[in-house]
Amino acid sequence: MIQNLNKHERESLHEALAKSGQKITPQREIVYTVLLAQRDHPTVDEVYHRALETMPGLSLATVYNCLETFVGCGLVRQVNHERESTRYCPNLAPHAHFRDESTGRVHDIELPKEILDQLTKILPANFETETIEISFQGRTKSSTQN
Amino acid sequence: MIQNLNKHERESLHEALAKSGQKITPQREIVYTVLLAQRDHPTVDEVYHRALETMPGLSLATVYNCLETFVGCGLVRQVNHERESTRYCPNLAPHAHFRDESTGRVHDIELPKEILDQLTKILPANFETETIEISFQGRTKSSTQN
DNA sequence: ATTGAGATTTTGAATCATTCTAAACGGCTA
DNA sequence: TAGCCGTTTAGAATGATTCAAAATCTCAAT
Ligand SMILES: [Mn+2]
Ligand SMILES: [Mn+2]
Ligand SMILES: [Zn+2]
Ligand SMILES: [Zn+2]
Repeated sequence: MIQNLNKHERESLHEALAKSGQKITPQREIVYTVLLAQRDHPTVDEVYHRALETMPGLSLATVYNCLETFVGCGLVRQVNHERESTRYCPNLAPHAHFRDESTGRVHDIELPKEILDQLTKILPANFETETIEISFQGRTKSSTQN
Repeated sequence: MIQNLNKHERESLHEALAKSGQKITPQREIVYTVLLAQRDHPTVDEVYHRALETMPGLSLATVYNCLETFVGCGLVRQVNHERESTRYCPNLAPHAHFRDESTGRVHDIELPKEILDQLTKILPANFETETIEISFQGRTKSSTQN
């Protein structure tokens, strides 16, 4: 069910790990593969269960470890909504998140650079931003449920 | 140390509770008073300890209950950053939050209506927004630490 | 003013995502 | 082959939040 990483994806992974002095392991490859295979912002537990199908002995703690490593490398972003379990997103482009309250699903929303620029302008002069998070919450209303 | 509610504030509280069919209690008045007294986005535990000084028998569960009630009424907003304890904010104007990583403090950032409008425009047509959360993360760099 | 139904508060236990600990493992180098 | 050091693993610990059940309070109706 889960495809392997393509050349470019494998390269991103290896490069990011190498850059921060960490090793390539089968667990890390599988966890990253799972994230890329289905970009639905899975929780740790969801990643864990998907990865188990490929690597039956994998432990939950390792999934926590791998994801934390990826976040540290800048390979993956954490996505939080309210007090729910943390979700993970391998989309590195600047984007916002829309969380559909009726399905629980989280969608990526492309974020024009223009808006990001405007946002940093509303801050007092001495506030230096490192990250900005924008999250929408609502419902999708089309008849053909996406 | 903690002032009482003024006429307007007491009215907001009573009105919001009445509107959603809930009762006025001393605990609710004190918790709301604590929130208005120091607008630093306290956690439940911080609210609890501040309120204890006025009402020694108060229980932590009640503080959770009161704050949940206020959020349900629309009197107060929850503010989440990463996986930290939830914080509470009685500022009902549309605003973003800036979290200073060096001090842990959370500041309100006024949010021009213009930007909110632009933000809703980046969503696909069938996405109906109920709430938007914008949070900055970074540091304040002035010599006179604010 | 009194009463009673229903809401609220309280205590302590339960939940559950996440983190921690310590032991086992694995690849690499000397 | 032996040692090094980062990684993985299982299980315990943590900590914010929620829950359950009994005691108490509030307020509308009398
Ligand atoms: Mn939030
Ligand atoms: Mn976040
Ligand atoms: Zn995303
Ligand atoms: Zn605020």
